[in-house]
Amino acid sequence: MARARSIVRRPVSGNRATMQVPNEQKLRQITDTAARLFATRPFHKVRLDDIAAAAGVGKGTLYVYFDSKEDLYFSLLYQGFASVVDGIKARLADDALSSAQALRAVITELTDFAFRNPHFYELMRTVGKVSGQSESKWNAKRKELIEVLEKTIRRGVKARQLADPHPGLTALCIPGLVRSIMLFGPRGLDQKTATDHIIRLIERGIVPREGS
Amino acid sequence: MARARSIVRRPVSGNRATMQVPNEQKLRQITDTAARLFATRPFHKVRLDDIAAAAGVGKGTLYVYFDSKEDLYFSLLYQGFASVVDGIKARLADDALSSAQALRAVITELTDFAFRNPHFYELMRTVGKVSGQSESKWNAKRKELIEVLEKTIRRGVKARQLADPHPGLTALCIPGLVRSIMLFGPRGLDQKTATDHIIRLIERGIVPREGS
Amino acid sequence: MARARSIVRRPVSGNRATMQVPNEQKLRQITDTAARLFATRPFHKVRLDDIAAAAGVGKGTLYVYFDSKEDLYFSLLYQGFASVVDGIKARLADDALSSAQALRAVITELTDFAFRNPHFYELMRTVGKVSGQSESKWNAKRKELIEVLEKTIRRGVKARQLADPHPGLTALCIPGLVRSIMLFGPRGLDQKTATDHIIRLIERGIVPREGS
Amino acid sequence: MARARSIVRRPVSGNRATMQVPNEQKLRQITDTAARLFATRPFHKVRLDDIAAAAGVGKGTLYVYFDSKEDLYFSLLYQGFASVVDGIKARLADDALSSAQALRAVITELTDFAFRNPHFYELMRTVGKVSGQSESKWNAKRKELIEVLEKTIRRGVKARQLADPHPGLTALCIPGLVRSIMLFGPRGLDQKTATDHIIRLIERGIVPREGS
DNA sequence: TATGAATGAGGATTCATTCAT
DNA sequence: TATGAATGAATCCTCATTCAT
Repeated sequence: MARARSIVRRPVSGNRATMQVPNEQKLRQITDTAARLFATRPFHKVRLDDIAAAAGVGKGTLYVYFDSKEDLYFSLLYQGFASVVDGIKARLADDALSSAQALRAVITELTDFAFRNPHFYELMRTVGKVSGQSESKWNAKRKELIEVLEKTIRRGVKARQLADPHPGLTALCIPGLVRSIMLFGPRGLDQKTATDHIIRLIERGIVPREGS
Repeated sequence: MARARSIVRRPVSGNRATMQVPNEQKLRQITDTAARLFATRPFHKVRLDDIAAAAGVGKGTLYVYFDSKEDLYFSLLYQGFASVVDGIKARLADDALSSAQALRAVITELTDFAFRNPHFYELMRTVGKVSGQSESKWNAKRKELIEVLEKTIRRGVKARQLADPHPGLTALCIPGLVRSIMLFGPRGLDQKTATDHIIRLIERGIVPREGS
Repeated sequence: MARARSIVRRPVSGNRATMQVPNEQKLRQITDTAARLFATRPFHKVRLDDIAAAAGVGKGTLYVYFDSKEDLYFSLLYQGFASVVDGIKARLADDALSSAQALRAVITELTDFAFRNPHFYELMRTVGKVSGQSESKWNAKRKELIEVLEKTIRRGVKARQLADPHPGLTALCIPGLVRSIMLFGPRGLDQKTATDHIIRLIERGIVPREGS
Repeated sequence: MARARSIVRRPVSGNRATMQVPNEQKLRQITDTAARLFATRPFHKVRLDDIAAAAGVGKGTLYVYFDSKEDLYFSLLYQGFASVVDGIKARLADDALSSAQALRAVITELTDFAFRNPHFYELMRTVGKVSGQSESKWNAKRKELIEVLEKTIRRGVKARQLADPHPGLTALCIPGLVRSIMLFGPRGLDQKTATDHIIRLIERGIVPREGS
């Protein structure tokens, strides 16, 4: 059975249409098209025929790159999600940041990704609901994210830079805030406003400080 | 997980084409079962056969109470959601509450509902992804919730009891926080802890106040 | 999952089209049609659409009675084969028969069945080649047949009525003779000729006896 | 089971459109592998991908040597079968043999081939069931075999060396006996025992002769 | 000649929906 | 009203075949 191969294969060296590359471009076409369609309609309303047609490839070609409809779907999601989480972990590995700075960095990273991948949160809405097999991979990755957030908050609490009786709960709230804003925020909301608002909310809440 | 107590209240008027429901208990069996199954598996993996069998009724019987699979699904969601929103609006109609008290009341109402209907947020994950037709009803109801929240925050800001540069964004963040905690919170999380944490987060954030 | 139910269900009591009988007649239509088509074309050239259409039922109906195409196919074969074997075993249970008479009875039973089910041997040609799961059931039944034949021959040998150095080999040759004649015999070959020839072959071979 | 030694001889003339075979070893790899796979699984369960992979050649290469899957399949069968039949005819052309000796020779030839090509009868099980086009070639060849057998028996009957009221039926029974023994005979059955038993059965049957 | 990525017609299977009882 | 046998449109997936390299 063909495995869904990682999107980035053979760091192709420049020449596009010269020799036979087991076709990174075609995979891209499929991935992008699929992401668009799955974000528009629910899983069961997206036909592989549509994806193939819209991607300009044959129906069977989808099965060259993915094992099944679900595999395709989850590859889309996991791929994107894993890349943010890994990026965030890499960023936080740098201990030079204060915990507050680190949180800002995470939130920025998340909104940045969200704005660069407008369909992503729409896709995410159904995760965990299609295939039990891939779900664990997902949960593991989400757990990674939450854990790194929690660790950061705990670090801040220990250093008296943050005050939080339940860092674990707060940690899992942060992605939720990003999600809310991305899914339901007003059309045309700009990235900076969104990011700043989330940071402000997390940091200060909405009850006015005495001195301000 | 606690059992899903009924999300739906009664097929009051209007919804089922103003027909009186033939057998209220049978309807209950169906809706309860369906809520459980839809919360467990994604829409397209729940067969009407399964629902009918698990509910102990004939397949055809489902069509006595609902027009279609989608109708059943959305009835579950919408009725539950509408009931909370309407409850909240009723509560906030009482202007005696300060805006902060009002927000606490809303959050309490939301978590209360969430704890009473543990499957609800799982069901919600796919809303808007199944049928475009019913989506507008949904969005309208959510908009009602957001608006009442926003109005409350604005009232607080105007009265200098709250400080929020974007009440609209904050408003839509609140249900997101509830959702995050409900979907991803630790098993066994109790209602009071969840509610208090969300209220605290919204009110104060996690940066320590000088005086405290 | 629906199980292929035994052909004879509910010994229906007479009235044909009166009340709802989970439909023995429909099953018959399907079975007969399928037998005809599978005998005409190889397995992979018979489409379920064809069977359904020819049987005058809906495509989905096939799946009410059978789990899969293979299940349908093997049900046809096994059903027929098991009935002959069981018939033969019942017949041989009567020990009154001499072993030679018993062999004649078996051969008669086999050719009788073959003439009554002209498609059967065509169907049988591919048995054991389609589904490994059902194969054991098949082999078991064939083994029953061979064993009862072998036992009969051994009985005759012991009683000096038969002479056979390898009753086991002879036993498995007998169904082979029937098959050859049925599959490749001249068109219009009558049952008596076929039966008699096989009996004669088994009993006397083709080298003339001294006295005859 | 012994390994299938090659059923095919060489793609002599005529068959492959009189083109000379590009690479004889590659052809061998393909035919041997294909024979093994087709003997193991039914036609529709053997994929050309499997054959190509198992044979260690590219999928496209199969089409260098064969026109289609069916062509490959029937080439395997037909070539093997034709070679036995032609061998038998050549052998019987020598009229020096008595008809009984001739029959023994035929049976020996058939079992000899069967033992050298253990997969052959498995393959044969589905002949005539895959493609109507090639079937006539097959039937023609089988008819040749039967005819030569029948002619031999008739010769023996005429010479009073044999007694057979239906030489045509007996003729077609002989390959059936070989088949039965080869397909269903006990594991480890040796060639001599098999051959002798078939000869004995055909010649004498199992009713004891008076004098013996 | 040899290859294997790409193809898409073909077919098995599912399951929401209907309707006779 | 309640049922579940029957239906067939819808769709995923397979795999023989092609063809550019």
